[in-house]
Amino acid sequence: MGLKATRKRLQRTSAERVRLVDVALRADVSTATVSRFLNDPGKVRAPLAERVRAAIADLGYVPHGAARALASQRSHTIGAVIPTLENAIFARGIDALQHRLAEDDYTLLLATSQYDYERELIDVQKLIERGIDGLMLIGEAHDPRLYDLLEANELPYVNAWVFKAESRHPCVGFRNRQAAYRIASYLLDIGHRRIGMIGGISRHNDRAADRISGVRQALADRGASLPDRYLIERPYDVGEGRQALRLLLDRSDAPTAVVCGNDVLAFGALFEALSMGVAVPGQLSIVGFDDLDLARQLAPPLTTMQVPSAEMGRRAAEYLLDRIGGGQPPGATELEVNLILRETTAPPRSR
Amino acid sequence: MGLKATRKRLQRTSAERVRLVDVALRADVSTATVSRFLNDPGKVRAPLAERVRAAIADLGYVPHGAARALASQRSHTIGAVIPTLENAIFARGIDALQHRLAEDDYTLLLATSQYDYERELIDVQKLIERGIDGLMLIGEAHDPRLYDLLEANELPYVNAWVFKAESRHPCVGFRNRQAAYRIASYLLDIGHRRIGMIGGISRHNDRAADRISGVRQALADRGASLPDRYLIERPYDVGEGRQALRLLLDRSDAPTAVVCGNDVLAFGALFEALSMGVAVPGQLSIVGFDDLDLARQLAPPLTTMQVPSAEMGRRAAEYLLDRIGGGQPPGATELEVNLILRETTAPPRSR
DNA sequence: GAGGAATTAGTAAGCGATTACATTTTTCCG
DNA sequence: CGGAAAAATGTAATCGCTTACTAATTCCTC
Repeated sequence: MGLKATRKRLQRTSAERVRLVDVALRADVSTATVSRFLNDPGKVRAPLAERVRAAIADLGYVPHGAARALASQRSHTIGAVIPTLENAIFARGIDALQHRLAEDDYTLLLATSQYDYERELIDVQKLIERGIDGLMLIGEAHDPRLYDLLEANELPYVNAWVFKAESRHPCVGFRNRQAAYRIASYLLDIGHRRIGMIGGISRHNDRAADRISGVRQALADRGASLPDRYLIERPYDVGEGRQALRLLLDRSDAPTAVVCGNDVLAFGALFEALSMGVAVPGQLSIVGFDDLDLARQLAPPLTTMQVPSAEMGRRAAEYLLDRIGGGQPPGATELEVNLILRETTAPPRSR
Repeated sequence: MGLKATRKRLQRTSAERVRLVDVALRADVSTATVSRFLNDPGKVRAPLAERVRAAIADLGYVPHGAARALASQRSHTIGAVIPTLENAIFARGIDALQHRLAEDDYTLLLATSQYDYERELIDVQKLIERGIDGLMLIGEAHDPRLYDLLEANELPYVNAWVFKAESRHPCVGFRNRQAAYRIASYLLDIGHRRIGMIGGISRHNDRAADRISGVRQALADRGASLPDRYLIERPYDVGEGRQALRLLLDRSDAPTAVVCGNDVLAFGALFEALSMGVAVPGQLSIVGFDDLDLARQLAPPLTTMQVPSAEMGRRAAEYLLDRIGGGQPPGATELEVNLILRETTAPPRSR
């Protein structure tokens, strides 16, 4: 009987898809057994399992993801919306996320929002339509409708690149504000008083805003301040960093140290200083943020805040996987950042 | 009647999913009409369309991607397997790919293979299971079983970052070999004879191999050559570039010019030369490949081969979209590269 | 080795859309 | 204004799998 059925299947034209039922027929078992073999091999005993395995191999069967997702109400797919891939640091985090997901047989759906809440919202909506089982976002500030969506769909999600203990949103990351505070404090410690900042565009970017606010706070706490003329917000781009530095230095009371919102801006600042003939760190100290590979290769190597990007990607994946599996992982996990002192910082030249 | 049904639906608990039939019931039309409204609005006339639109809005209906994919045998999803995201140049291509796809309502499924054919094969298999409608790969050299898989599934695919007119595989990119040939020719033109190369690891990377072979050919064509001791293959990493340059220069007959497999290696070579006190381009010329943003910001700015990464991403997307739509786009599209002459190259110091 | 619990396997009802085909409505012309 | 062609809408089968429920085995224990 099984044989006859098998014969019939064999007559299919090669173009036709091999379905689970074909496997079942050939192995002479029920579809349920094949399905179990696929999803929970422990549940089917050796002899049957072997027949199924062989049938799958013979037929070259490939499960149909959509059918599977529809029947099980689980897509084995995770979404991520990040501002951009151009920033190497997100790229690394995404890489780590993807690899951790792959270990558990999850696939990554990716979208980039270009630091635009509106696009982010649309992207998320589309990802939800695609049936993602979980979602990673960058930062904690998003369109409120985005959070509504997540809630309405009871979708596991996590905000990466930020840590806010008091937040009602799960997150995995570090305290941007505190990290920036630490940078400024360090500069104050070694004697700087006129400290400028080249920050990222803070609108639609809470990390950038937090970093600025951290520097401002540190200065305020020590009786200094961050006047408007010392703060320049620029897109993350080397050329922008160069221009910004020029603006900062083009005044009589130029700062003696500059905190940059990320390494890309810092690279620009450093290059510009060098090409203006400003000695770094002799006449000007520069600090970056991220610790890109390149930071330690430059001449002089860049002092910067090291950020655990791969770790965040991995942890984000683990958080989501755990949630999906029904777990109750800790809602907020804080990761360490490290101020890496290299050679772009020194006490200000004594006057 | 429609009313009664609606009532019934309204009793659902909020957690239950709103389905297409719910929309149909509320709008008092058939499910087919709602489906048509969603997929081809032109097919349903104003009054009904309006009712459907309203029903969707009222109910907050979100289509179920898996169900859709199962019924239509189309997932509206494209896969991409790239070696790594760490390389900024792929990141940019992927960004462009994704944006072009988004315009046509396609979502990107991403995997990274770490320059490993085996992983690439597995990734592709998984993507196929996920039901991708098309696939972008990097390079033309892949596990033969990978091509078998693509064929067996009749899956539209395209190899990016390479152009081979004679290939039976669709591609969108540039001629790596020829581009490298051009770099070496340029160096020969300005008088260099001892030309070294710091290439990427050529195993499992046909672009890296082609670039090496292009340089070798150029030298051979002009009566020079690329002896083994002048060729160093290294992973794409700044630190590796540094080490490699040191090896190259650590000999009495050191090359007067170095071609690098990509900009990252070139950055390393440049930094190392500078820190060794070797004047660039005075004593040593260096050429990169990719033209990363940073290349023109360095001091001295890097001479390098500009690669149209965003363009490749976009074209790859368009190729796939076209194929999926039943089109017969040209099987191979060649994009331009440009040798950008900056300040790391000059004629060799006359002896 | 009997009897009941625990495991393993099978049957068949969905999962939520799309779409071929049938039916109704509209449009167009003479 | 009648009737045929075209367009719009509806009915219901189908996509390929999972899983609740049921039936059959196997495993213990005494």
